[in-house]
Amino acid sequence: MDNQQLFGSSYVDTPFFAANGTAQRESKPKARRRRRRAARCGGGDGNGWEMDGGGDPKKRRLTDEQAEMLELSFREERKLETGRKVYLAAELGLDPKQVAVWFQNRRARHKSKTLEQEFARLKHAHDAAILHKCHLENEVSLLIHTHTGVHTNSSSFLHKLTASQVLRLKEKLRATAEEVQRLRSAAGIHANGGDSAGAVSVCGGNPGSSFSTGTCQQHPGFSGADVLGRDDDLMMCVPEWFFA
DNA sequence: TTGTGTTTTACGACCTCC
DNA sequence: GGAGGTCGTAAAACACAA
Repeated sequence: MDNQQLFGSSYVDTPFFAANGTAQRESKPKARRRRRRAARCGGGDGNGWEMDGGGDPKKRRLTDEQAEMLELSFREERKLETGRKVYLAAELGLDPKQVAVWFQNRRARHKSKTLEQEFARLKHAHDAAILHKCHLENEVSLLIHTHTGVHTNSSSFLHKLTASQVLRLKEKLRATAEEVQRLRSAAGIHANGGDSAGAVSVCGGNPGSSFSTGTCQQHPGFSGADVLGRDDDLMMCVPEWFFA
């Protein structure tokens, strides 16, 4: 079995937080640490144990070979049944208890790393949701202004709404605009590009869509398709209260 | 050289499963 | 009840900056 197979990229723990100091330190210093240990390992006992001066091993660090073999075994199966524990201990010249402890600690490390990744994932999703909400609020604000002439201030009330409330409000506005359009048509008033009904037609889109109701030509930043993709556009329409 | 922060090894307490 | 699990923590080993 070659090392490429043993330590494939699918397993090797990759530092999730690029800015994390601990993670950043992992690759090079770890290699350095291993080199230093390897340099010292010649002075150990028959098992390769590192002795601390007097020859009484206190907290004995595993050799690279031992650690690698345990790592391989852990990759195959994270739980350690008795047979495997005894076998590994015999193979590595360790006490079965040490093997058990190593697996316990390895599981703990794996868990904390997994939690770290899960946290980052949830945080990213949360940030995206916040951003999405901001877009919806801005869109509602724009629609209110277009249809009523009232200039709403996001900081006054919009940011207090939930995303679903914003969506409902948006649907109501759309229905109102359609009603206005219908009444105007019935009264023989033809909408031009400057009135509210005209604005709705420009923003067009799919009325059934809760978010991507069409790219508003006057406000391209409000396009739903842009929401999670283009940061520059996003920043253009995030209200100032968002940063407060 | 030393102080400090991180990683690794080890243990005890407690829990679950067979 | 025993074996093996998690969780929290202590302490040794280690890297590195000052």
